[in-house]
Amino acid sequence: MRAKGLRITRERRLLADVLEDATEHLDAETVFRLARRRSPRIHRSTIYRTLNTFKDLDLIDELDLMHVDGNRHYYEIRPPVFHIHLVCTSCGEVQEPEERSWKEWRARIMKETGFSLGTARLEVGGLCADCRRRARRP
Amino acid sequence: MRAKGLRITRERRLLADVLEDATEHLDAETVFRLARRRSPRIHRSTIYRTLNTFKDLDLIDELDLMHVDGNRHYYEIRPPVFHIHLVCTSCGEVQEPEERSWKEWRARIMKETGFSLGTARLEVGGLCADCRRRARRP
DNA sequence: TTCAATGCAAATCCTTTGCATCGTA
DNA sequence: TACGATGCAAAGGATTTGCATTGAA
Repeated sequence: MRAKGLRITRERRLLADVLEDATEHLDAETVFRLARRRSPRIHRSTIYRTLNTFKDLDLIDELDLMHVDGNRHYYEIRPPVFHIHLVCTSCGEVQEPEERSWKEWRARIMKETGFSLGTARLEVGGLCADCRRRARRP
Repeated sequence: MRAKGLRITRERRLLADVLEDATEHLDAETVFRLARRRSPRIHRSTIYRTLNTFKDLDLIDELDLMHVDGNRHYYEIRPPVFHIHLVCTSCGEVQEPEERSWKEWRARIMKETGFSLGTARLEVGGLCADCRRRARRP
């Protein structure tokens, strides 16, 4: 961060903390609400600017989770390994199963297409076990 | 469509044609421009309403292609098989390599998580072969 | 004839931007 | 001290909505 002439401010530290502490995926508005609890003067535009900065630095990933909740974007600290977002289109639950075969898959796709692969985002819509049960007996 | 009490209108037919004829992924504004050529009085809100209707009926898929072009959404006629969108984050090219192992993958994930899987969207950002060459020799 | 769909305009939601001020390096 | 970041207000773009009218069944 310092390498690029960017400054480490109170707000950036704060937002990094909010994202670190999150136990689920947060949209910009939620990040704002959580940040405001710790520092009431923080402004929405700072949230958007900072999220964009973090994204440009590849520190976070931007998701949309199958648009289950409209067009909101969700953010998470860039995970060390590729992973999958399994979104229940009924209740909105998100699971993240492990993807064991990602490495081989990646190699094959690179060979087939000539692309060098960076960020990947796999979002799958479906019904979680609970919602399937509920659907059977309404 | 008729089964759900929905009507088959001139506009819906028109938009289905536009989507059928598309050779690349279209965003709402592009669908609007193409539709207006064939029927100048069609309104933007009809585009949005109809795209949502088609989406609800699982006739089309909504994509965002790694947000390469901001927050636009792209639409495509729901393809019969799972497929991958490989997006060049430099020039915006989109490739759609075949995914041979989708069936096994799907079965394993369903077993591991209890989800029943519906729509899947795998979007991978990277550099296409051309942009990699350009990056090497600026 | 009926009720869903359209066109239109206005509203809404999310996000970005210009500018004066603040504060990190 | 210098210049990057913030707060604020205002603009911007994409999408949705209320309502009168149109048109498919």
